[in-house]
Amino acid sequence: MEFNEAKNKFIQNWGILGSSWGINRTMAQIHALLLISPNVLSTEDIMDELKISRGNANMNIRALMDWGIVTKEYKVGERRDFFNADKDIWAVARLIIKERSKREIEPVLKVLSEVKKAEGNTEEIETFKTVVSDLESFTSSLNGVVEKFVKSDEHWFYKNLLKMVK
Amino acid sequence: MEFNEAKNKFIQNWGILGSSWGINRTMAQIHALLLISPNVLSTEDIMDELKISRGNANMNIRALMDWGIVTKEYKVGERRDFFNADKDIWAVARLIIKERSKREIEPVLKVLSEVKKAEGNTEEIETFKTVVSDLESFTSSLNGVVEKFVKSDEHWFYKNLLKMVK
DNA sequence: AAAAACTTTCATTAATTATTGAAAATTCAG
DNA sequence: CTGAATTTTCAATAATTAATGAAAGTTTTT
Repeated sequence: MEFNEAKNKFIQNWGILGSSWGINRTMAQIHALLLISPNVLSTEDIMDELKISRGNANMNIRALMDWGIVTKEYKVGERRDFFNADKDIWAVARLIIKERSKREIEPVLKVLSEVKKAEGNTEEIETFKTVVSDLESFTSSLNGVVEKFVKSDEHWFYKNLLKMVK
Repeated sequence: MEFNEAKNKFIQNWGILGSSWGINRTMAQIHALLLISPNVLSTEDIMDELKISRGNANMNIRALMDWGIVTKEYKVGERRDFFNADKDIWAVARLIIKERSKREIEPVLKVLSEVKKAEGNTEEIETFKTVVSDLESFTSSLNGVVEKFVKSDEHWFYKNLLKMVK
């Protein structure tokens, strides 16, 4: 396969994956582009490569920086900003999981702990409470694994993977 | 908290969570409603409770059945279909993970194995190949855990959780 | 076989989310 | 301070995705 074909295919598919994960397509594509670039890129470079507007580029680069997976770099004698993506896949995975957990798991736990205070003891209410409490215990377990993962390194993960599989 | 308030809050929030996971809001809400219903519900019941149209209800119920987390039930002497959601949270989690893995992890692995055949050995191409190969190994590890989880039971999960945390 | 009860489809419409691009703001060199 | 380079904002527009509801399709009953 010719390199440019491979590159485009990779960027496109990273975009598709992003959208099915609630991350917008352009944001995922910029990330993909930066991931495979040996050198840092300016906003213009990104606009040209992905054929997107300045505003779109700017907003999504910022979102990536908020997530902590892209950093701003300075070049001496250059006024423009350049951007770089962390190429350590484990570090990226940790940051993404951390961010999603903060946005998704934590609010769910909050809602579950609120709604489980529902008053009454009809069958309907009992069923409700059981489901909510099961969800709560599942979600906290998940949260436990996630927190552990976020603080871990690649080695920790593989060691545990091995334990799990055998 | 009054039961109806808790119930609505739960359904609404399940919907929000769904949308940030690429699952449409109504589908997640129908699932939430069925989860907390001690008895099976008809399409009309669902339409009334969630104030949605027949078409919308029908399409999303079908999607839930495709995912395997909702089943059709028959009542003697009743012509209408009734629906029920599996209340075992672990079973639900397994089905959801299985479905998402099929839709997301597998296609990614396919694309990665295709694009890693990129030809050439410039710095750009070398960087590309390294990133792709790192992603591939990460993704297969993930896939390994997921497959294990999908075949597992609650007990297996907790046992391993314990191993990981200590 | 016709009517009634119910389910499914799908073109239209609505709602949501993403993108553009020009204008405003900021930064920096001289 | 002034002006050029660059970044950021945001109202307008476009693209995408979801929801409606009436019509078509099924299945069951009489």
